[in-house]
Amino acid sequence: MSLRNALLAMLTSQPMTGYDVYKNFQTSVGYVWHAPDSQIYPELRRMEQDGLISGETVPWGKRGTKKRYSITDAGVESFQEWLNTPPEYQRERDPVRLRAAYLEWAEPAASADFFRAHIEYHSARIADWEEMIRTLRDHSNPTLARRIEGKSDEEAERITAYKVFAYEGMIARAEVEIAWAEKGLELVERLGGQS
Amino acid sequence: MSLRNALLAMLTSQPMTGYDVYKNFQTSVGYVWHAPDSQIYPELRRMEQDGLISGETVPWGKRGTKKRYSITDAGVESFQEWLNTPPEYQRERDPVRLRAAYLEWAEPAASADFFRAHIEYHSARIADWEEMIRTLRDHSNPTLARRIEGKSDEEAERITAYKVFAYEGMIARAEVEIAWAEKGLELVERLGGQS
DNA sequence: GAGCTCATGTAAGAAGTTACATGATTTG
DNA sequence: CAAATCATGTAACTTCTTACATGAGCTC
Repeated sequence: MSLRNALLAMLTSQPMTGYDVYKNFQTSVGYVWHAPDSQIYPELRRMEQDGLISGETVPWGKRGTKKRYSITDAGVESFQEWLNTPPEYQRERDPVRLRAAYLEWAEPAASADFFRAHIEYHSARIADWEEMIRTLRDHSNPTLARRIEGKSDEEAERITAYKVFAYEGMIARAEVEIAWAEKGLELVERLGGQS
Repeated sequence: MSLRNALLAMLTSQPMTGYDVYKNFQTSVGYVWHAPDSQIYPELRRMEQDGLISGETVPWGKRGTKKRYSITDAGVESFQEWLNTPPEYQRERDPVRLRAAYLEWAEPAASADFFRAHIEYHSARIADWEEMIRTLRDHSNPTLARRIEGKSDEEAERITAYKVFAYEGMIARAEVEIAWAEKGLELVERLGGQS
């Protein structure tokens, strides 16, 4: 159900078309939740059927049209209900740790590449999230700007702070991944792999 | 494909029945990878068809039988190929961070409960993994004992070290989650939620 | 012999991935 | 006018979850 709530979260800032949502999933919100277009369009239709959002066909260019969805009161209620419900944790499923546990079967060079790739991946994510935090802090983020429009300074600060805090959590975790992978590189150098 | 590789990883230590695998997924290996029995039995059958493992029907009690699977040479090769291949990262999909980013819509009490649940969950996982590391370090872990049987001290140390290292990675990440959630509690206290 | 463990499934459905497909509009 | 962007899908498949189902063996 998180996809549905990610969509509701987005639509609390402003009405959007499926394509707008798709774009957001590739950048901003996509840094915490991603979904492909093949998942987005059908889900939006289902949500409209369930009354959580309402779609309005608006003209686009001369002949084209597009469908813009707005969150309904029932949608806001459903979103808040989700936020107020205790989280459910899924069982662990960590392919990276699974691999690491069996590196005695791997070639040392491949193991080193594996850790280097891990460091690179998480470094790139940190750069994304730091940039995101920057645009949140200086309010140059258009979605945030729309969101805090007409709100008091206190409210604007609160809205911003939670978003920054979420991305800070992502960064902190990625930093631990990098430190772990660096330890992994040392380990591989010291122990090697298959004999 | 990680389920398949988790199964191969397990079977590198010793032949096992589907039920043995299921048990392991509830404890030891289950702390990095989990799968329900409804996924395990069909996957083992598919792996046998693909020649990665071979099943042997052995008697169990007076009339009962069970099927014990052993990894084949092709299975070891496939497992090593996976270990030697660069990792693929899936797009982010983090329900906890998604929620955190929108806590201005939640009730402060529910937000605090959310962070407290997060701390509790990760504290429990740390306890599991620390216990796991203990049984690996003192070689009282039966699966590890089987795995290092007849191996040199150096090899035994290497095998153990990678497993300990993997669990240490899980612990490090969980500790960051706890620290983040503690910051979250402060934030909620300072900022509150919906007005 | 009751209750737990060992053993092995099926079935329905939700969630997510990958590939294929099409057409209008805007921009350089 | 070509290329990029906007717009919206379908189809097949894999993965995972949840629930239902059954029966033998072992232990107290």
